Amino acid sequence: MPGRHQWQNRFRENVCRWTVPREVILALLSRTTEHLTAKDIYGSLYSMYPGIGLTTIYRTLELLHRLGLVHKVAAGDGQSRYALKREDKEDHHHHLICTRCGKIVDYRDFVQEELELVKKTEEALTKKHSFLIQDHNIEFLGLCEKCR
Amino acid sequence: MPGRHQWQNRFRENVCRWTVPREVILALLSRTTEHLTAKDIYGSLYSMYPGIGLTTIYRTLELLHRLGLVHKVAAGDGQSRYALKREDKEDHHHHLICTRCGKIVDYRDFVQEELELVKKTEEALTKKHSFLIQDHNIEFLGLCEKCR
DNA sequence: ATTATAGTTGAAAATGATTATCATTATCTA
DNA sequence: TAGATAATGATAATCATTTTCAACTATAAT
Repeated sequence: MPGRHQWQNRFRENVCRWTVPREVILALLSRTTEHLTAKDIYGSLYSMYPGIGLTTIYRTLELLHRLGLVHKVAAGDGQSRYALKREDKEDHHHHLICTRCGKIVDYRDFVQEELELVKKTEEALTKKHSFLIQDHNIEFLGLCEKCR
Repeated sequence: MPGRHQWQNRFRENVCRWTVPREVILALLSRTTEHLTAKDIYGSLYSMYPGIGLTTIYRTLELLHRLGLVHKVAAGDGQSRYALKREDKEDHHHHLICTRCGKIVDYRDFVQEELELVKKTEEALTKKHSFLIQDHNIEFLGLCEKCR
């Protein structure tokens, strides 16, 4: 449990309570780099914590997203997938998404150039369109080896 | 109706028939640069063509997407939005998406740099992960002026 | 032109992800 | 420890998208 106390504090700041479901969900997310759906999480947690409700998982994920702790990705297969944001810069990455099965592969190529471009673009767009930009996505869509 | 005959041919090649609903939907999409939901389209078409069914709209949009004629964008508000692909290079753009109301703004800044990066990345990823890449998205997520 | 064939359509029902409701329970503050 | 209130989880409700299926129609062959 790496940033457990940081999380607790982050929660308190936002008038949120530190509860068992929240801890368990964060712990699960921090153990993997996969992008999980709400049901993935429900399934993984079931053996450890059979009482947990799907509703709570959705609510918690939404909260984490609101607090900026997770990335939310719409894979185009109808479900949203979530992954913990890693603070460490080395981890910056984008997605390669299979539009048939929803599989998400992370890639980290050309990060430096991406970051420069993203930064420039973000500044320009914020001014031009009065948007409050919170996140960005660069994704490539296609078919994975199996689905091709 | 700009590319009407091209569309007809494109359809024939794929064992698809050229029907009234399909023509009407394509005509509507070609009249705007907005990103429309299935319901938007249903609503717009209703006065002109009251008989059309939502089902058909979904089916047609999926077909157009499969034929590579439209872009499909998941705005994160639960609905998919569709826009006709324009062949003309001047039109290349990406999206600024409001995660609260689903509004999509196109932008065309730094296109040249983007295209270079995209091309390089696409080549690298295709090889490395055996993906068949069909499309890409660069999008910035946030809150528009009204939703902020 | 007529017909046979397969692709299309639209209404209704089904599905599946996500959200709202609400009584109960748990966290945190004083 | 008690009280205020946020969080939980079961259930029902929403809402976008799909499936089903009988009726219809574009197209190719006759």
